[in-house]
Amino acid sequence: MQQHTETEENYLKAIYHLSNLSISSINTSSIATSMSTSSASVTDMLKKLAEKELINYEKYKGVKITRKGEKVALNIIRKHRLWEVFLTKVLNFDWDEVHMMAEELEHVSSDELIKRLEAYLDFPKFDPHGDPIPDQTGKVEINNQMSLSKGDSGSRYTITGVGEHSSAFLKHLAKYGLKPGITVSIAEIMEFDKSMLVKVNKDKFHLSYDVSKNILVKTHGAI
Amino acid sequence: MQQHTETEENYLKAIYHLSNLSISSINTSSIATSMSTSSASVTDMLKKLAEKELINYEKYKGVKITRKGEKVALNIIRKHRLWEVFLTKVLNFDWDEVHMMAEELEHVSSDELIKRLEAYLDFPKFDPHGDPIPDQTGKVEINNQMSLSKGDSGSRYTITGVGEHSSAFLKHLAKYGLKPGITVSIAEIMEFDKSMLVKVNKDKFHLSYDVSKNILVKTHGAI
DNA sequence: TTTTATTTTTAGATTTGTCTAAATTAATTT
DNA sequence: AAATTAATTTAGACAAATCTAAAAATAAAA
Repeated sequence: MQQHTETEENYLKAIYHLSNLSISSINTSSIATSMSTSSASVTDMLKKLAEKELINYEKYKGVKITRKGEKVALNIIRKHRLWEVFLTKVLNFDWDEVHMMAEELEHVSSDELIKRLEAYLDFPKFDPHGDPIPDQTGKVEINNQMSLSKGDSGSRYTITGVGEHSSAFLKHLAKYGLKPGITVSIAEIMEFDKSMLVKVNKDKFHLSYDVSKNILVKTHGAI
Repeated sequence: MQQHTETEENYLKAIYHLSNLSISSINTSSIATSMSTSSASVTDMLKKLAEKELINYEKYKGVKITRKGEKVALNIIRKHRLWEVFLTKVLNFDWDEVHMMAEELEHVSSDELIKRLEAYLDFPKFDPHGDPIPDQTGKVEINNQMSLSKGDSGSRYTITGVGEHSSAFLKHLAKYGLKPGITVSIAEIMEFDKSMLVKVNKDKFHLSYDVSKNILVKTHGAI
């Protein structure tokens, strides 16, 4: 079952995540950007992944992940998110410190180890960033989340997750007390730069478009 | 600090362990054997490790680990043993299942992660096989253990560890109920094949030389 | 002390994942 | 529809860790 290299796994994960952002097939350069590598390297890897039937790939036509590839990706994501829960809940790391560590741990842990870790953590459904944890068979709860940047002035939203997991971004959010579970209402949206004025409890502050874009929410009360 | 490749770390670990078995310097072929690789590969790696001042190496003259190399090796051993404690004590794996998993985890865990894991485990002093866990600075308790195969007929010994960590060997010991802490007395030693008849509680059984050689003990009651 | 055997090192090839630069294909613009 | 621009793929090279086979050095035996 552990038949793929760490690099192959990382490419699959990136392709899976990109697939969830757009309906169409994924192009070479978007993968290159998200992996911080060259398009030439991506092309090489795409051939290898296609050979293993983890993706459907036609030259110049882009990439679609197969069901088989998706299962591999979801298994890695499952490991990543369970380790994040372990690091925050058991070892008391902050939620902005755990991403890179989980990035390494996800590749070295066997399915059996993860099964036991999951039981030990009492079957958590979400990681510290609000992302759902796939089960053993690759089932994920699809949480109907949207970007806060697409919200309306005057409406209230509950944060369910983030679209960016870097420590820098999360530390920034932490400064405002923003994290999954928190309720935010949009007081005003600025036309010229898409920035917004938001209210959290009694506090009011300004969020740039780059920030609000990466805050994921559900409409307050609904679904 | 995490400046060495996984392979370099594994070589260092092997060299460190071999150094503890003999007083003289280590030769190329013993490293090759313990790493299951060719002498040619070992030579290549020795040059690289010498370049980094982790070992002293002179062509055809063998290898001695430096203080710097020893510190790196001890840090990896520390991680390995703490993960073994985690896997057995927290995730309830058997002591014969954890070696390979720890072999992977030892390379991906940062010093900070290990520090927290150690605290969470309440600062254990020994791993499930009876091996001492080095502290952050690389200090290890030297337990004056000897091989059971060097024991005398009629004497009693307490098992403190094993000289071989393969699942096959440990499962074999488990069949007889042999593990660290157990007291064994030697009833008889056979001249022709160095095998021995031992007594544990009321049970009496036969151990081949290959087995007794890899059981580490201290003389009962003493030290 | 030669000769023989063993150990160690070098030389050259292979695999994985990467790169840059050049060539090819697709998309846009005029 | 032709020309230009952008995206993608190929070609060739490189670094890490490995291999086999041959050469060199050391150790053992005659």
